[in-house]
Amino acid sequence: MTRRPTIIDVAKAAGVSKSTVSLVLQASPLVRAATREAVRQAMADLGYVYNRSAANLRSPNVGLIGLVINDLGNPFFTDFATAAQQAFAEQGFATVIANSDENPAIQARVVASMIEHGLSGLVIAPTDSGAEPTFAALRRAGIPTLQVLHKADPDTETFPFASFDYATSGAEATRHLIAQGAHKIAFVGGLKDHAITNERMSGYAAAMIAAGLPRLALPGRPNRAFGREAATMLMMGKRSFEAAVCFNDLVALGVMAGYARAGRKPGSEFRLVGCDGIAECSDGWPQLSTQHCDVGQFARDTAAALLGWLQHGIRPVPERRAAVSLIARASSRG
Amino acid sequence: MTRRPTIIDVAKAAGVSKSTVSLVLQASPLVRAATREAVRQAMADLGYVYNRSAANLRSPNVGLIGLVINDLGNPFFTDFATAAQQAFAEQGFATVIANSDENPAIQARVVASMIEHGLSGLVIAPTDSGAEPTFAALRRAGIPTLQVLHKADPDTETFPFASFDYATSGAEATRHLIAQGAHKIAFVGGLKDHAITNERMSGYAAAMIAAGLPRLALPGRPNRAFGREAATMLMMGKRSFEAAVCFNDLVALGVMAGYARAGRKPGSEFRLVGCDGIAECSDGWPQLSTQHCDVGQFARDTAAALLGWLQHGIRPVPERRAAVSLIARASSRG
DNA sequence: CTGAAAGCGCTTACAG
DNA sequence: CTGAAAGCGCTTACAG
Repeated sequence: MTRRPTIIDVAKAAGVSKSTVSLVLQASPLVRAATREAVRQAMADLGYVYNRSAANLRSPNVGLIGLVINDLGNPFFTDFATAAQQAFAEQGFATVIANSDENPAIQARVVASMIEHGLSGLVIAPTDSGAEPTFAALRRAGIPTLQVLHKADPDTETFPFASFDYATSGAEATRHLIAQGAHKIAFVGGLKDHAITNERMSGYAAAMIAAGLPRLALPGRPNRAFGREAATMLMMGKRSFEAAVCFNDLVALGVMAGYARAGRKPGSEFRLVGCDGIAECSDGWPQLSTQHCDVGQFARDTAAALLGWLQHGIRPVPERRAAVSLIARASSRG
Repeated sequence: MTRRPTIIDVAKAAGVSKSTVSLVLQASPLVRAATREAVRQAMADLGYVYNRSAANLRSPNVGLIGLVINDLGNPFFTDFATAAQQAFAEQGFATVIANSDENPAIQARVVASMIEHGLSGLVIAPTDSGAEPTFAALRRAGIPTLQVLHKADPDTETFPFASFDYATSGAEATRHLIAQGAHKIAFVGGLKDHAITNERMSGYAAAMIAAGLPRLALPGRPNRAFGREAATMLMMGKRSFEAAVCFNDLVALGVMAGYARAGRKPGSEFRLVGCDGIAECSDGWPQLSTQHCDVGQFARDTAAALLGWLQHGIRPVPERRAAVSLIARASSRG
């Protein structure tokens, strides 16, 4: 395999100096149109490929954004990643996505690798625990970083935080179920003692206390499989439940499947509300009520905040909470 | 923000030359243990961050793998990405993931960006059409690239191809439905004239012809929403269908939801087989029969093939087909 | 508008 | 085992 052509080769072919080629590469207005055309032609002829490593060495303005997600198996996060990537692309920034899979060691490794490659900025949905080394590295490297959904580092001046107002929506969902006549209402799913679980559960707890109703939490992994298991427990015994507020839509869909399996259709006899607002809420049957988060808008706002920081030095507000809206569908109205 | 320390700073602090620091960075056995320790300590004290751009400039051995996926919304692809990333990480390679979302322009842009950053190798699940510029750029850059699932470039000597044997499994699924007594069997989902659609449909067609049964295809987007729509059509009219082979599991799950909505439970009266083998096949109810692809193993095999190429110069076989196994569950057995 | 020169932070032979 | 020197492919002032 032959050596890749450099700007010197291009300069020679186009009969200009390499500075001029560099200027063309940066779309500088200083270069005459005819010259630019000649350089472009030479690049095409030679099959020139820009070497960003070399460029970064001189001016570390990479135009590269990192996106670290903790659960790529959840449609909520893939929707977030897709929308954010698109928003960055519109401003000429490339996005690299990595999945930590809730594993702090993987998270530390991918972030370290991203730092070495020289990121312009980073958006991270951190693992619930063990994120300290990752944020220490980010702090050392001075990479503008936004934390979303889970506040792993309390220093939101350095690492601005954005999430949804899950507390309010959880209370609203719970009151909705109570209004439908349910009294025995469980909170299902979410890993025990995880910050996001506590946050999403807090609204449920407040609403139940306000109504003088007993609370019960069934913590578990935030996926369908756990939801199915949980359904068995919800149906068990004499004190069978009438409704559930679920940690997320995946859990709710799993609970729904568990009930279906037992020949019971969620709706009038068992009412269910999820959280996130993934597409499958309305793609399944019965359709799932949910605490709907506009993830597309959230991703665009997050991207805009990071870009404003990078491009204009406008530091994002330390803490932002997007509104969540309750969408009541067949699963909670019978 | 102060200047990031370089190996020269580290060398000064540790009282050695910068060559020695470089050797330590590369874990070279040439450096005495005590010296290495001193250098490590100096790096920790200074908060040194390795600058990979500078390193790449001298030796373009980046240890970075690109992964370009055409539909991050499909669990099949997120499973693939997660498993591949893990396999690469075990060999010390970092993975960056990008989502082309079936958009050739986005695909070209993310691949161009990856090439500029200097990839060691690339795995791409190409868009169905418009991938020519992307492969032309890859060819020019000389990046070892594996195509998976869709053969966008016929030159498999340059771009080895790996996929599943969908033709065989489609025929098997169809014969299974016929054996259950179904005669009016449709093929549902998959974008019309797309290569993957034709491939997955070919087994269905062959089996139906062999059995002397009439064929009917209902092409459409490979997601749940289309499956739901399709269900309406399948139930319509007098010639209502008895079974369907679906393009993938998402479509099948959508069809299932569509039937459920009409108060009809798939199983004995309507039999359904999906394709891919995503987790939701067994997380829902009734459980979905599927043409199961071992995506984890496929991802590991693909990673191993690329790593063998990069590390030992062993060029992968031009074309590889992984076996697909039929898993018959409640959705097709009643 | 264009060119000559210095330098970004590393790695790589080459001496010692 | 360790050090001095050259050079990777760009960008950035600085002249002209």
